[in-house]
Amino acid sequence: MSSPLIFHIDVNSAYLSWEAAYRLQHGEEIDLRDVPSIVGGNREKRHGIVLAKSIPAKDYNILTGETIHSALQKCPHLRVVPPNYERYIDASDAMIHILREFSPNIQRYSIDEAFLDYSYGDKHWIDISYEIKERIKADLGFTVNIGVSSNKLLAKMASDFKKPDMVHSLFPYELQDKMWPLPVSELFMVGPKTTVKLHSRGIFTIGDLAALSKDYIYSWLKKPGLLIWEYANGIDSSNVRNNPLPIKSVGNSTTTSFDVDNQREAHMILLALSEKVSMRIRAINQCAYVVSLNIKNYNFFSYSRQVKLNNPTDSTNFVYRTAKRLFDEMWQEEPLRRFSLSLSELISNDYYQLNFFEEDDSKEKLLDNAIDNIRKSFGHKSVFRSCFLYSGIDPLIGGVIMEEEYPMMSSQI
DNA sequence: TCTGGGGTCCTAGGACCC
DNA sequence: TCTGGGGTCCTAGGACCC
Repeated sequence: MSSPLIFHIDVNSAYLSWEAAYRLQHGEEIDLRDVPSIVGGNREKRHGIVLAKSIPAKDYNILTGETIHSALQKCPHLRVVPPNYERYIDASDAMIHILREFSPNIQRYSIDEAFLDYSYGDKHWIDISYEIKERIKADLGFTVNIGVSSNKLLAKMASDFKKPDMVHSLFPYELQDKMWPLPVSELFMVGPKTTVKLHSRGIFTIGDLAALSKDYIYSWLKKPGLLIWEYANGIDSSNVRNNPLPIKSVGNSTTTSFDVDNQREAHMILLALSEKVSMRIRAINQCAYVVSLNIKNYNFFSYSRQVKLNNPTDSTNFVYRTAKRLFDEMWQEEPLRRFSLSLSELISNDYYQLNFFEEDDSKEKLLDNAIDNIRKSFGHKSVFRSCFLYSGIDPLIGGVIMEEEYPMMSSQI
């Protein structure tokens, strides 16, 4: 019985690296990674934030998530390129394919991160991690950081050390030297709010947090406090899970290119979101008990309403009617910039259909299924409701292509 | 033309029941 | 006249991650 050996593979500046690699392979002269550059959203659509930055851009203090406007003020000659998600999914898939050659036990954690369990491997971790890193670089044209440890949390922390194109270990005996001196904000699951709280009580490094008593942190910050205290002490017993956890919710949202101030347009956006979110839930053979709507106004203030249904649904029309009802109940009539519709408390569609097959919505099921099939064969825009014609509003809103692959993480990694 | 979109988990308070 | 306590369900909001 060997002790666990976990790798965390993290693509360096993922979207930007993938964009750079793709462009080089297609004849572009300059490498985006060598100049101040970012992948950023469309400013005219009010999606203008930094999604990924090159290392030269980082030297201008440009931050992921800040507005492109602000990034350009920091660096006027910044190169800004739009995202191409399909390419990134391809690059991510290709990387996972390579990783599978090294271990059967891979956990895809996000589009650009994966855990690999090498506990049963026969080579030394140094050799194998460099082999993986070089293989990805040679075959796919982008670099990764690899963190190595005896659990996932420490492997993930290690991959975040110096970048790019590096391998780092962080075994338990190295905690004191390599992790405890770091600012507490760098610990996984310690975000801006918690950082301020910790600072207010004199906790500035991960080591400071690790040294607190378990009772003290629990009585102060409850479960999340206990979790970060364990992480600060290098404690994490989660497994590298080869199979994704069941999906718990499916949602789509959109920031509109202009503020929406009338009910008619708001309803159309809700319909477009209902189409997408219901289609997705049908694609994974689930029905939902809960429909939630969240709206954000011109002032960036957001609020939400949800309702638990008596019978779970996967019907576009039913989801739409419910969303409309929630909207009409909550909207304060102020201009809105974002709409977010989500379905949760999911249950298997088969089970539901077997047990509750009902006359009144069976026609809608048939219609939904027919439309799903047409869209599958002829494209998402092949059928849409006539109210969207000439409306300037897309008949389907929202993304997410790969349903099964990597449901998001949680506090559990 | 300044601030995206997709998730998971936790907590607090009120309703309701025994 | 005064005012239990435990449990569950539901909703709204917030924190975090990539």
